[in-house]
Amino acid sequence: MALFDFTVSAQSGHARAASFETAHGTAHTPMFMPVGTHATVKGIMPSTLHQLGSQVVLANTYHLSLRPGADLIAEAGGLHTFMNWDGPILTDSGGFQIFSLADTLKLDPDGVNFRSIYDGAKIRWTPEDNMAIQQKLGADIAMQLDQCSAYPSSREALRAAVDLSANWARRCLAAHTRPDQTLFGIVQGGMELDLRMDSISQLRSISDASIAAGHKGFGGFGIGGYSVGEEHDVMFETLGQVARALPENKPRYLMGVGNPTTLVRAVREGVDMFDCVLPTRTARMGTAFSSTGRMNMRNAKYIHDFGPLDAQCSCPTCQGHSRSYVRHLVKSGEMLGGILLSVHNLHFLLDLMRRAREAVLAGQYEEFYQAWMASEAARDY
RNA sequence: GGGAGUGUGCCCGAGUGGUUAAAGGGGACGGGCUGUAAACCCGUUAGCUUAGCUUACCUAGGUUCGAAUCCUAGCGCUCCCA
Repeated sequence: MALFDFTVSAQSGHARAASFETAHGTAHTPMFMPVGTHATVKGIMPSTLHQLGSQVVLANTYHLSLRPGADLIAEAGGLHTFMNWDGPILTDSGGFQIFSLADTLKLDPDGVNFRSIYDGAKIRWTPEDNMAIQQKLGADIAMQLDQCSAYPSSREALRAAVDLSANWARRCLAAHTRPDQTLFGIVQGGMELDLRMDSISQLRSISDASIAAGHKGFGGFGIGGYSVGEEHDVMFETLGQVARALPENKPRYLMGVGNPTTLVRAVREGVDMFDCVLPTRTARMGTAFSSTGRMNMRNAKYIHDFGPLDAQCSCPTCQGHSRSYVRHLVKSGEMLGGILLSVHNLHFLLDLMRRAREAVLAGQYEEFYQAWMASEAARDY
């Protein structure tokens, strides 16, 4: 297998089971990717990530470039060495920060001016600057700099974001030269199908032109701009068509989505990869995922509950730690509470995607989907 | 024995005569979290027959149109002197 080859080994309906080659191992899809913004999945040791079956881990270009700085990470030998994670890493470009930190920045056709949230420093990024930083960080997968639109946005605003993102996609691809790293383009267009299709069409022609010129094109495609505040069902009005309009021989990555039911539904629409802070953030805030739904571990009803978080769970947390104990830790503000819940929640999503993959490989994704949707958990997510 | 101080809601604590059922913390209870400015944020927290009423700032009296706030006595606690 050549580096960054994406091989679909089975399909069940639109759901796919595939393998993606990186310099740090083969990733198997469908997969959930834990988010480690500051070069750490908060509270989780790399050895635990391995134990849980994590494949790709995210890190963030915006945050790491400001602190500790891309040069320092390069000096350390790159992100893998710096954070002691020998599996694949994906760096998000900072496109999401253009959405989430909109107050601190100003976009123009050529790039973005922003102020560091850490020390107020004025920073200027062109797409080329962003690529230079991501190549220094040295993740296996880099994301193009894009503009993630808020919801709702006007058609004109979405149109502009699609065009800006496509323009930046072209520039990022042209500026990207690191051979052991691949670059993903990102689809935008909000909830408007025609804009999504136009975004895809622009990305495909950019990628095709790159390949025609003897370069490598995009290694995969991010589907951005969803899960920005819309109702869950709104995304599914367009997601399937968006996913399937992307090349079949490249991974499709639905960015920022981590709701269990949404994952199960999106895989059915042909999505391969997901990332989300939801399992780890909600864990630190006291929420546990389970086969019977979400549990707020702060609730008094768990005081005398000495059973595991989820009777069906085989994660390290559920081996010997009771709901009562976890509740106590969370209520006491003990860091172990957030750690145990993060381990558990990550396991939940990683395992969910493992089972989804097995179902696809068995040609039974629809059965898997139906079983999930009929489950007690589905009602809660 | 003498002197000084103090007593507020589950806890700590602000408040020195009138928009005070009583600031602010904490705790408790509940909710939220989707390419992480998040071990964070937001509610509720005397009772009732809830556009209102009742009971409330150690206890009992008193002053006043009006008292958590002023006065008297008692009780409790703290510190200093003997």
